[in-house]
Amino acid sequence: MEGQRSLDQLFDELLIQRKIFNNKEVLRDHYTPSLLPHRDRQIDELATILVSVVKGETPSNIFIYGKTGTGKTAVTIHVGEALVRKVGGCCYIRPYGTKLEIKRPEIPIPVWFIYTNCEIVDTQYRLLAKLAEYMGQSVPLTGWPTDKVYESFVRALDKEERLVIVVLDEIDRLLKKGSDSVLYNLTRINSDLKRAKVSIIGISNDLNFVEFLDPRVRSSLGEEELVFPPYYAQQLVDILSHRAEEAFFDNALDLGVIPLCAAFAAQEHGDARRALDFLRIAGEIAERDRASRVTEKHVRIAKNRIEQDRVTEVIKTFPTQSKFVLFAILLLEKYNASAITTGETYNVYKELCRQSKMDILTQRRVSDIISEMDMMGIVNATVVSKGRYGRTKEIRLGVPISQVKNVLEKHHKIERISNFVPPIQRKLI
DNA sequence: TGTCCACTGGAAGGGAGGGCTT
DNA sequence: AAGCCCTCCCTTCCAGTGGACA
Repeated sequence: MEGQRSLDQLFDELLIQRKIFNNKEVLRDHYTPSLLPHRDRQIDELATILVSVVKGETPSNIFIYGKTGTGKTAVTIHVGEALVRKVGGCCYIRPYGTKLEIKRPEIPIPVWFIYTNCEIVDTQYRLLAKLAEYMGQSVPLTGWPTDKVYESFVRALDKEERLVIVVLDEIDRLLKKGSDSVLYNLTRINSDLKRAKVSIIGISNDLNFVEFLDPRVRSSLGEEELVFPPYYAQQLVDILSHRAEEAFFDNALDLGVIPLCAAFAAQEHGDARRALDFLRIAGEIAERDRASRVTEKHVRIAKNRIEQDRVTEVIKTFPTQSKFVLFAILLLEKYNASAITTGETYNVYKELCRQSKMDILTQRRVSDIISEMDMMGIVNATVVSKGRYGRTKEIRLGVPISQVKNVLEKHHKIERISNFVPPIQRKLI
């Protein structure tokens, strides 16, 4: 009898659980919704520029700015896909994924809409190889001279009459990797083509990116510019409400949940992607708690967890040398060094390497590693001048010391030296 | 006002590792 | 197998710098 009752309870609980998510996928990053609230103007503008395709003209190159999670990618894909459906042609939307082919014999020039994310395809060679692959030309991962890859891309592209719209998402990555010459080539590619035509849509969340471009690329890429402003809290509420209708069962959310997710995300420069993460994770936590509804408490837990997971994941993937540099900073912070500078970090780092019998990198390289960690938000490094005592970076951990410690000490080499005490000046207070 | 510190950060290049062509 | 090419991680070299101090 006892057993039967508990099984009964379990079923009750499991049934309650089902009352939270209806379709979780709707809240994920890669989901392109059918409706994009508060982006009508941008959709309009983009469609207006691209519509010249239908008239057989090459649309201008377009440059799209806006911070992360402002709908740049979603809008671009949305409009691109709709265009292909309307005009006929071919659509490659995801980096390695889905191809959509629409045949419309009455339209003479088909449109190819190709989406690439330059965070993944981040060098000149890889980008050209990827584009060539979309054109049905396979190129080895490495080995060919770049100009040969370019040529084979151009040849494959020019096989038939078509208009190819190449979307380069996170285009700033190419510049950071010093691969911007590919942009120069791509913006001038039409002069190498007889039958096909290419137009480029560059997407970036770095507003300063354009300043560092070759002026010729800048003027060509920026023929049309579109700006995506951040969403404010009320707009985020609309977006979340719209998605939540599909993602959750009725009454699965407390009233305050969506406004709280929106408010948190609005604090982080109106990032809709982040807002959706808050909502999804909060739902998952509620589900695991076997709660009947998602509450504000779940959202707060979700917010902390997202931040912690990000930090843990980033540190875990550091190479050993970067982990040692970070461990040196951690020790200096732990033992209250008066000010953590590059020089001081380097001294502790060297000692840690000696104890672990590791190769010691140069200070120049360590300085770069510190800058990289600063970019990722793991540490905060500011260049300060101490007058007569030189110029250096002043470094602080950007995340809780205990969290960094937990992740680092899982590394076997660091675990062995975890009791090391650095010889440093102590703070007076 | 000039000096000088402790670096910063750009540039060039080496070499290991991956993979291609001939 | 030899000769290339590309990428990544790193070193070496060095000009440049903000501001305390003499």
